[in-house]
Amino acid sequence: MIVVTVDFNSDEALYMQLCNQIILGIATSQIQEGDSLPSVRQMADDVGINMHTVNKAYTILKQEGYIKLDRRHGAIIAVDSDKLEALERLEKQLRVVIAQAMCKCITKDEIHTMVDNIIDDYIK
Amino acid sequence: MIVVTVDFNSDEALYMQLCNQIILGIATSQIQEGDSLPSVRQMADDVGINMHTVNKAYTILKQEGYIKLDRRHGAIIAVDSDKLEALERLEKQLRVVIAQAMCKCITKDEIHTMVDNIIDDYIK
DNA sequence: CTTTTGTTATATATATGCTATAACAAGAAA
DNA sequence: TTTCTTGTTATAGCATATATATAACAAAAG
Repeated sequence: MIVVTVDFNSDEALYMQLCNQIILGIATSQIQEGDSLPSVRQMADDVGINMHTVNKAYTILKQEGYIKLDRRHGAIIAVDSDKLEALERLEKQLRVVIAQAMCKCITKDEIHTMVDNIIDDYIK
Repeated sequence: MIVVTVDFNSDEALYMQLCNQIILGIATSQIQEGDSLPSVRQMADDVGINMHTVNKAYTILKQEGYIKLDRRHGAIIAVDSDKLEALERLEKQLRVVIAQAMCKCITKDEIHTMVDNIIDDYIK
């Protein structure tokens, strides 16, 4: 069972925090293909936020291909690997991040090392 | 002279588009240390947006250590390489991006290759 | 039949983004 | 000195985004 917590003082929107934590949960295998997430009402109750905020997060996760929503089985992890779209989104985000890094004199090697460390951390 | 354009239909805030494009300009050496940016009023006029939106972008760039604002010389590119803070910010952003990539079955090698291609593109 | 599910519809309050107009002190240029 | 431009601050208005509250619906499960 995945544990989701939110930071009400963060500048990041609550529904975005939910999305990112669930995606992180999938990447780290805390939750796997076929597992089901708590219902929108249950998750809202657990986290201490409104049902609609959870529903917004689930709807986005569905649109971006991380879960499937089914009236019978609730929200189920189902990652459709639309790799082309995922690669495009990845490049767009990396371009911003890498530009910032280069301005701050962070080297190519340092970036590669950080990528490796994060992946190892997730896989472990 | 750097040319900045904004997409009014983008879901990204105008001041964020400004920030990112200027950071991109620094990373690609379109503008260099010591160069000056157009005044907030001039930039606003060039791009076709309000002065305060530009001012917000400049203020953020100043806070994050990309430019210095001086009443005498306007906005001047001056990257203070607070590498520790930059590395922390980089890791935070990479963690989100890499989690998404791993969910979509994008491999470590694919990420490394993409990083290299982007850096080569910026340096060239 | 009752409960739970996702889903949709309103309504409200607050925050954010963007614009408009105005004013100020400090420095540059005449 | 006078004029102009600079960054900066203040205020106001408008649109959108975020989050909440309450309510209702059909579909499926118990």
